[in-house]
Amino acid sequence: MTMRDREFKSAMYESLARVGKAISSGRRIELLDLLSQGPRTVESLASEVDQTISNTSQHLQVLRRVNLVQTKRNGTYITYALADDQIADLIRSLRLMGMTHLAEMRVTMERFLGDRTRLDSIDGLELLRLMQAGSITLVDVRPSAEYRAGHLAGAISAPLCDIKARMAELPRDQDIAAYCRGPFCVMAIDAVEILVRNGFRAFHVTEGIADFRALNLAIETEGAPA
Amino acid sequence: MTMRDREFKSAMYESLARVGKAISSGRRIELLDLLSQGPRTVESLASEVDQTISNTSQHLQVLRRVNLVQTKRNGTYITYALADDQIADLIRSLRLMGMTHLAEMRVTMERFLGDRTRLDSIDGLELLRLMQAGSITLVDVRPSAEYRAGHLAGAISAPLCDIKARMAELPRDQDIAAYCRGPFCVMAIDAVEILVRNGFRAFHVTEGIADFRALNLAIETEGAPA
DNA sequence: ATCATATTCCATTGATTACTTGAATACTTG
DNA sequence: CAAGTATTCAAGTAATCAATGGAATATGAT
Repeated sequence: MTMRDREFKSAMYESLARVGKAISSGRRIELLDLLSQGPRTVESLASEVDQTISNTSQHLQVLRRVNLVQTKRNGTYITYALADDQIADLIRSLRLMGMTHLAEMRVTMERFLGDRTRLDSIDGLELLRLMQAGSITLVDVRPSAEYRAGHLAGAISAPLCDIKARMAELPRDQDIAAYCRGPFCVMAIDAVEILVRNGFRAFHVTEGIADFRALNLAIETEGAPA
Repeated sequence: MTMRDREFKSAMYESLARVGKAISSGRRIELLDLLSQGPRTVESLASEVDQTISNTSQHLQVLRRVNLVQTKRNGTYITYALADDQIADLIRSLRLMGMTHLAEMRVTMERFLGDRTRLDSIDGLELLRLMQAGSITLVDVRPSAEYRAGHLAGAISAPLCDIKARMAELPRDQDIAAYCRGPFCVMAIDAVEILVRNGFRAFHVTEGIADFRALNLAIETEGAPA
């Protein structure tokens, strides 16, 4: 191999590594995961990931430098969004890979969720099957902004924070499937516990919007396009 | 969100970041790309990527720690291989993402390959179409070990290093499609230049085995299974 | 056993990274 | 134009990482 070939290859792989570096930080992956729920401002991202605004801003800029995210000014706020749906897919395959290959992730889930995961739960594929069979109520327990940015067709918005107020709208004679951001989000689990305590027939979906998209489930958006 | 939830999320995303870290080095991505051609020993990987054995070994161990690669002892050699085909897919989507989103990669290709890429070339999909239309000769110009580890069904092995000796076996009345490791590998381009100079009708395929696998083209292996 | 070979481990170097704090910028709104 | 707010920039610190060269392991052959 010539010197020139080596230089070429090194340059190309080094470029790819820049994308790898962008997803080599837990914080940044969490940010991307949040952004796969919909666009958000720096401030709201920072408080969601429990970091300073300054630090969050710097992570976002790392992501922007490799075009994983885009910015748009909205009044005095700057809104970050994923560059395209392909990015959500990349994070999803990274997550699937981790779940299959990293035992430590299963250990962590067991340690923190333990028997809570053994409550009734289904994944996206099972959900699809149940939806086709009919007679199931879909409940989206994420904050309403994320519901508006994109939710399963037919799902009712009942954010966890005021789910008690929304219970009147939910059927007591039908199975309820609650979903949230994805497998690292406990909102659906929390919601199901509350619902079950109040006499509903409910279980949670272990996957989230990014997975539903990948499975080609119908997604609806409300209000202004992202 | 409770303290406990934050701890759980941080732990999960930090685990994912370990996989991200593994693919955050150009050298390691190059190693994974090489391994997607087939299993190899540390020594042969080191000389292929122009690094010391020691350094290569350490990179490989980083990859092994997150189960992206597996080792097997073969006599006095230790052979590294991808953990599964899913890994090759991950590298492939990383590469596709980079090619779509990073302008610098296109610039680098232009700078190093320039008008050589403007020679006749086709991608995997076009190859599929041509193969179905028939009357095309497939030539695999990678080293024979890689051919043996897996090659397109029907392809003739003609390693670049002794392609002149193999020319007698190639047809002069048919189009020849030469492929190598993938888009960062110039062997197919080199081979086509030599072939054309010698009066063959030849063009190169811009993708490699990992892409052919992803496109569900038929792959054959020879000799002992990997 | 002893030697040779392939690989890994270890200590050190210089370079990069995450996070914090405080100041600077870039907008919008009055 | 001035004031206010959201975001970014800059500098400093502690931690991590890539690469090197040499010592240590492990296996196979003599």
